[in-house]
Amino acid sequence: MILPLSRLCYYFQRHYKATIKVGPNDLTFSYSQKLEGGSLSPEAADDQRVVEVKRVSRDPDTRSVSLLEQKRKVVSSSIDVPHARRSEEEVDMDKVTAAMVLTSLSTSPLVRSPPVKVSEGLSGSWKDNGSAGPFTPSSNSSSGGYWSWSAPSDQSNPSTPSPPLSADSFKPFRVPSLGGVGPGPAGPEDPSLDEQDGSSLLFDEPIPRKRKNSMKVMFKCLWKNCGKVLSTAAGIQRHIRTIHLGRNYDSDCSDGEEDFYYTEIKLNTDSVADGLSSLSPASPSVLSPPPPLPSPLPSLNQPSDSHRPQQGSDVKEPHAGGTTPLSRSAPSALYLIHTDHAYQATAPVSIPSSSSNSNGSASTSFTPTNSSSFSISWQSPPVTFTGNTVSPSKSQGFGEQRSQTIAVLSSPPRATTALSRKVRGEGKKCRKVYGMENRDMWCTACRWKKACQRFTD
DNA sequence: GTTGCCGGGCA
DNA sequence: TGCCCGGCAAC
Repeated sequence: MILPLSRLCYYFQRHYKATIKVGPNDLTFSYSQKLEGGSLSPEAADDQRVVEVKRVSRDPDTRSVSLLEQKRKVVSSSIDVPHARRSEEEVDMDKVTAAMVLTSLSTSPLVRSPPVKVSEGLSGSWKDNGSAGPFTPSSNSSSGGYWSWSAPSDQSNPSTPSPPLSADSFKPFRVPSLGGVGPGPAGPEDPSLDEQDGSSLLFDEPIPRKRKNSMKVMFKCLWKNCGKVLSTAAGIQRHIRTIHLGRNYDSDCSDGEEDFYYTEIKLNTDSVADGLSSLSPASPSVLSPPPPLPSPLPSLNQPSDSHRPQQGSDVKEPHAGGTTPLSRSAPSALYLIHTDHAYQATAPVSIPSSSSNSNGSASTSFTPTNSSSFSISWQSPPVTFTGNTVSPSKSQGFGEQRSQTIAVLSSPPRATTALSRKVRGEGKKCRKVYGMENRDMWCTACRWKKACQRFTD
């Protein structure tokens, strides 16, 4: 998740009274309760002095301030974002972010801290640069107990382009833009590096958290009439960059503008078994259901990145902006119902490629993979399936049993029948047909005292 | 009692 | 994952 740095800082300030000091060759984080008026360690006192200098005097002779100015100049010259977003504190955020990285590594307030994600470029730069990165030796500013970026301040930013901005859009700008300052490594902007889950690069917490809470993070494009959802920040950034901003994919001078055009959504995959979550990036109960009619409304988009990032994010988008990637492999996710026993399902049903409800996306329609056939388990987890299902007439062999299954899925699980088990089948079963003496002729399911596989009702 | 099959244990 | 079985509920 991309947490606005302001919120992050606020959080740390609030809960940890943390002191973060960017030194010449190191970065120090301490918990010294640096409250105003309190007694401070010499180091913290020094921090405070620096901060005070920065805040009060703005003396151009102050080293930290001058460096700050210099840095800001570099940033503003290479980043083309609305000026309203640039403030002194924001420029300084890189350092603070680095401190956050350290903090998360050393303390990992995993339980309390909100999910944090530093932009890949930033974290990667820190990782690679070590102390010799953009943080030059003279960088000696601190933002200990005084950092005061608050989320409301950035939310009140009115001068934004058409895509709606969320608080999450307040993100640290990419360090590569500051490349002129330090001997930055070749590529935090490298797509391959971006492909890694940036949140796990340094911040270990999001991944365990996600797993722990069964949360899956997706990134949704906020561009008007788009709403594309991808599973990686890199993918969505690339999408925005190429589709909406009209820039080259490999243009490495990312100014971070695309950060403003996507937001992050959390998908609770709790109710879906792991097997399903591995196949589907999103639970249909969280995301918008497929539209009943082919409509390019943005909110009706489906998760389209059910494959690996390089696939989902590299999908060539033949149509820009308004067209929705409606059927891009999403149906497989939508219609995949977890089954834990193969025999519990009848013959696999291949879902017709979802071009059936989207006439404009034939080229990007779901390509049948091995996951195109799916099984439905009677024990399917509580998947609230409210979208329009595949019409039985369109799915070959969608028999009565399957319709019943869909009906069950459409409603609260087992709520309608109030039965904890499947209604007993009325047809002949292996046991009845072959008898106990021919038990070896039974279907395996019958042999295992499972729902008969051969004579389904 | 018989039958279907869910849930869980075991290798 | 495949195999098996206890036990429950419908019949």
